[in-house]
Amino acid sequence: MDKGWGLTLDSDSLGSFLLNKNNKNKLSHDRMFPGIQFPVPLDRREEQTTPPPSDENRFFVDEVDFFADKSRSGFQKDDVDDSKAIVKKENFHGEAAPRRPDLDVNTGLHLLTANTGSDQSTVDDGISSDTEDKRAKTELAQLQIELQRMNSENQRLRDMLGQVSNNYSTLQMHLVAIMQQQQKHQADSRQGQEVVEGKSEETKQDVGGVVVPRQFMDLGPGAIAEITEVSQSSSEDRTISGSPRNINTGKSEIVSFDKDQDGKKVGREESPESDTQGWVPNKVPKLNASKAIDHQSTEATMRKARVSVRARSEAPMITDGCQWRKYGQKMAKGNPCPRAYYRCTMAVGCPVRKQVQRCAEDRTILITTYEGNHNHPLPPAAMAMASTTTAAATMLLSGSMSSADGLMNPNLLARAILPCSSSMATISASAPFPTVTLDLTHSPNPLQFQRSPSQFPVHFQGQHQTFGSVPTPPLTQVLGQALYNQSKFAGLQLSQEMGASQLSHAQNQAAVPQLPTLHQTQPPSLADTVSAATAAITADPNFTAALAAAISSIIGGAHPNNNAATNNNSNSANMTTNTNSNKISSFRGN
DNA sequence: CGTATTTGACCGGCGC
DNA sequence: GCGCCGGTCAAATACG
Repeated sequence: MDKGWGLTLDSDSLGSFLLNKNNKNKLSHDRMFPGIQFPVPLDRREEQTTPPPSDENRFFVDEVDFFADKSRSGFQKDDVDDSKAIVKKENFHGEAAPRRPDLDVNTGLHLLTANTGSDQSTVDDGISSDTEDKRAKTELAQLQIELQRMNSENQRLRDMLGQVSNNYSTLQMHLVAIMQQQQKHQADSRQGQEVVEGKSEETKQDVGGVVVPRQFMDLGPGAIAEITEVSQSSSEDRTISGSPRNINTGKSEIVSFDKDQDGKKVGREESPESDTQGWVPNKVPKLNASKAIDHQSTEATMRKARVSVRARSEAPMITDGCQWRKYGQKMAKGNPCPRAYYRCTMAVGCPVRKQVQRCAEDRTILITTYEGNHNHPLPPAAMAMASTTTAAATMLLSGSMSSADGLMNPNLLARAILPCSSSMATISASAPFPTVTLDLTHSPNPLQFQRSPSQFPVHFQGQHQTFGSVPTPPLTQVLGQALYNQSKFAGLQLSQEMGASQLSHAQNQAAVPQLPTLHQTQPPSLADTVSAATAAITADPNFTAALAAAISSIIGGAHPNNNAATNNNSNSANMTTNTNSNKISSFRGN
């Protein structure tokens, strides 16, 4: 619930509903979508077959039950107790229309009985009269009519959501344009900050009771092109190894989270226990586009994907909600500080490991690198980390799964993430360890940082300034989600650097459609349902494929394995795809 | 005494 | 093939 749930439907009502963490499921749902059901995508239904506890939410079953257990039914809920809903699949007669499981009661007469609240039909004494039979048929017919009506409403709602989403995108573009104009006239840092916040005011969301500005991440093909051009002369381009040079030569460069590795590839093979049964890989198939992805490749990529966070911390190790056991320590070449190796001990056999090392140049900077996928549910405090890794791994996965055009600059992601002049992110496309690194040790925008030193250093204002000319909502939202998760994670750890408002700010960054791969370990919630609705709305294969393709294009277009011949633009945004394993790394001053 | 940490040995990949 | 290096193992040690 505190993750980046929500649609980017920024109308005052709908957007607030979707983004407001304080909304109660039942109330919000009923207020916004009275009598309306959201279709739940197939890939989400698989894990939602377990009925919710029947001893709670009794008065909220229309929310919980519907989107959880009864998601397959397609009915608006007015369910009876699950314990009394006797489901008999043999009573399904093959109708295309969805059916309430608890309506399919085995009465012994091979009839489809209706149950609209009374459980009497579930108690079959074998002596049902014709009257009861007729009544049941009548109720069934009524329910079918109701079902049709609901489906019709459902479709209208989806259309409405799509329209609102489009409107939101338009507004976002407009906002970006305005901000770009104003940024040009804001040399003063204080003024610049005020401008940003002021312009975001109209989209402020009350998250967790803290009203924070909502900002956007605008990316798109046009923006990407612009990024590429603008970034050519910046100092960190040399750091971002995915430079045109690499593209031209087809040679990739590894940039680890820690430069002491000297770009040498790490040849470690993951242990067999690292099989991706955890939260990351299991989430991947939830993305429609990912369904077409080879699972072996997926797992291999996920296993290698890393998420690294650079942050200032005096503590020897940041607390991320998980339990870790130190299993080794080594002196890494080029760094006088030892590197500590930890493994997750929250579950037996959890393959997740992390490395902790201080930066050689600035020992106040703690570099934490996560690798692997948890094979167990995570506590709320660890969800942020999990989301971070998931999002990053998802991005990397997307980059490795799709075909490449080989023309995209891999540093685009870094530009997208941290488009400001300071080198918050660098990208290198290389196997075997795709890595997404977030540098939280400084502000990407010195002006903003002067304005508000406590402000969370990862901002997206830069996108508005530079890259917002042609936003592409799907790509924007996906990346925003991933970045939000990263930001949030870091924010949780660095409370001394980032206040609650900043965290909320970071959360707002995720006011975008949730990456489907982020749901795996989450219990059903309003956020799930909203996300499910989003997924349903965007169930168009072209749409989801476009998301993955867009990420792929940004992440690793320069990888030597890119195959230009397999370029597969699949959406109106002309997003491209690629096949490669990428390494995205960010650090400053290396 | 159980658990966590330390630390040297070991392994495998990679470059020369 | 050898050495370097990152990463892991596991016995020894420390700690509560």
